[in-house]
Amino acid sequence: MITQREIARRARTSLKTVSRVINRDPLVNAETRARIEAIIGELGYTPSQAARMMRSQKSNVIGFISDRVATTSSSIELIRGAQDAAWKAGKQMMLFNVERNSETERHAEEQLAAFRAEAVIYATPYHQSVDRTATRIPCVLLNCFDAVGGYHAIVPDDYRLAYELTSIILDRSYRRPVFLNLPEDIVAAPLRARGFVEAGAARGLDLSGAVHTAVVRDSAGAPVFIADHILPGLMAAAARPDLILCGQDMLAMNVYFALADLGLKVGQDVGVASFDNLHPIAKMLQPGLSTMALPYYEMGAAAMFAAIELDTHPPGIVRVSGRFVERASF
Amino acid sequence: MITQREIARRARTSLKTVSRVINRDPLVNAETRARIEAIIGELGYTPSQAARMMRSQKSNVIGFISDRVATTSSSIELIRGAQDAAWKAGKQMMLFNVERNSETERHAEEQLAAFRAEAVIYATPYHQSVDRTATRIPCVLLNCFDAVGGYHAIVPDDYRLAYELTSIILDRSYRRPVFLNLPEDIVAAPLRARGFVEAGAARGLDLSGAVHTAVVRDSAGAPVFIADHILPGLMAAAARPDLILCGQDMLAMNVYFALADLGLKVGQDVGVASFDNLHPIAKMLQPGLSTMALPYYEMGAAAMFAAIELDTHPPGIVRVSGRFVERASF
DNA sequence: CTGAAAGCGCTTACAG
DNA sequence: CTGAAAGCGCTTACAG
Repeated sequence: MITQREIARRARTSLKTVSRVINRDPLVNAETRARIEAIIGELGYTPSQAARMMRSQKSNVIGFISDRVATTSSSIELIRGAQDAAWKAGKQMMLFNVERNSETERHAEEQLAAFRAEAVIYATPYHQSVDRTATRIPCVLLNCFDAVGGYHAIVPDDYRLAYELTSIILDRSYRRPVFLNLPEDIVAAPLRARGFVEAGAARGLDLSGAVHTAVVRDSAGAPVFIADHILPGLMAAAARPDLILCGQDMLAMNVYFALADLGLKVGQDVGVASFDNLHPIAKMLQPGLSTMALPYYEMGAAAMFAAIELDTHPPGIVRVSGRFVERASF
Repeated sequence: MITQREIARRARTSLKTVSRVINRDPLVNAETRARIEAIIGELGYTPSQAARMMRSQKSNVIGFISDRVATTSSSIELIRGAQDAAWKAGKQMMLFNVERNSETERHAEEQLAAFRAEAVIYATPYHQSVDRTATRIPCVLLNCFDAVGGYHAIVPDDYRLAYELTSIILDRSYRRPVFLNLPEDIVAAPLRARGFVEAGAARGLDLSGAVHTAVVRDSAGAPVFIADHILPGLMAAAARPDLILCGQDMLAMNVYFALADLGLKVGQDVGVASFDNLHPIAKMLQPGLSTMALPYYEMGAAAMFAAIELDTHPPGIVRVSGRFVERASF
């Protein structure tokens, strides 16, 4: 393995001067610099990160612990955003996909401690509360928050997401929307219900009776979509809903099939709106699903920047808003 | 920061003995060991990975360069499989999501060189040919292969996947299947077409006229599904197809909508089969899509094991078979 | 079973 | 503008 000492020998100069060239110290004679750079290029030399870390007492490593994030395509964007931000900042991101409170999580924390990571981003696949107590490494929470507080956290502003989406819906003259919501123990569910109802109230509409839970759990805790059970009754009413707002795009897909079974055409007989912009479902549905996208990429990037500048900012929760993606479902 | 020297001082022993305890060297007095372990636990000490790498001249790092793999949910499994295998082998996997031949790829290679990675896995989001020449680090190709050869490569056995799926279809008495295939420049397409036709021939059926390309590209190169253009003609024929085999699950979704437009019920009027088992689409379609799953998790794990034992095995292409996931679409 | 010495490949701190 | 010395925190190689 080539070292700076070897390069110095070949360039007939000292180890230290080679180090200066590599670290872009301007105080090097131009000719000497050129000679050294030529040799480095020729030999394909790259300085040892391990030696640098050790001597400089700086790892430049930021950890990213993802609680099963890497299994849904939208939350992958959290990782991409963080990775790109790390690159721009000259940091090395180390990713660990774990299951919460399992051995995998302990392993990740240990590896990050061994690498002397400067900070850690802890991400969850959907907005939820977590309980982080026993970590040695400073932490930024992403898509989750700690009930006790005291952490930096970046989460979607679910209330606002629902308020804005409902406003768009009502501005298009829909007057009898129903909201097929996620289970109430999901953090987003009550926040969105409130946004939905308050956006209605702001336009003189009472939507408080128009919120239904359309996702339940099976015995294993896996989500089961029951739009096909709920919609027949709802759509048979005298004042039939003119739009179905869905708690997530997967539920919207379930709604598409349920409406087809009822002989109703999405976008014509009844509007459908949703949250997520889940790739590739939102686009592949026919008609394409108009939905509120969460800016996962930007959230990941924001978390990385927060992690890098952790000590210079006071902790707090940042709520990010979304972007309406218009297709053809309402 | 705590060091082994500090622990040795507190335990009234030498640095070397502490090192022995940490590295599970059995030649340590039990009492001394207990004393040292107690102090380590108390202080929450973790040995510096940087120092270990440097002194032992062994990084224990395996790189994973993914060419946009981290954007489709099925190929995420490649990453999970590799990560878990690395963990089991006591290796540290370093992941880089890149775009091929871009600056991001060069950055990844440089970082991995700086960390003195022992090997690299290069993964693509679907089976394809790549051109890898200028790398210093030994490499395993995952879901791709090098036309020139000389690399370890792990790829799906597309011919066999199609042969087996077609055999299942024909064994269920379908007699007029059509294959809506991917574009011909996709590596999998001709292999699967051959598997389809040969499985038919093995049962005395000539399927050579039953293969159609149902995915084209727009001006930007993005895939466009055209089942809705192809199916009306096909389904109007006197000898109407009794099953549509789709080149991928997203195309199958397109087919579901096209068949609905024609007033045909999937699973009753006509069967649908596919390749991928794409999460969550295959499961969310109604009826659920019966499809040939690619074992991405296992492929990722196999690539990691190959990367770890790179020099002890001769290079070659490993073709992996799939697993039929039965739902209700045929 | 234990330990003193050397050294991995760099950067730091200092002296010219 | 340049360089000699020290040392980051470990493991290796060796000697008891």
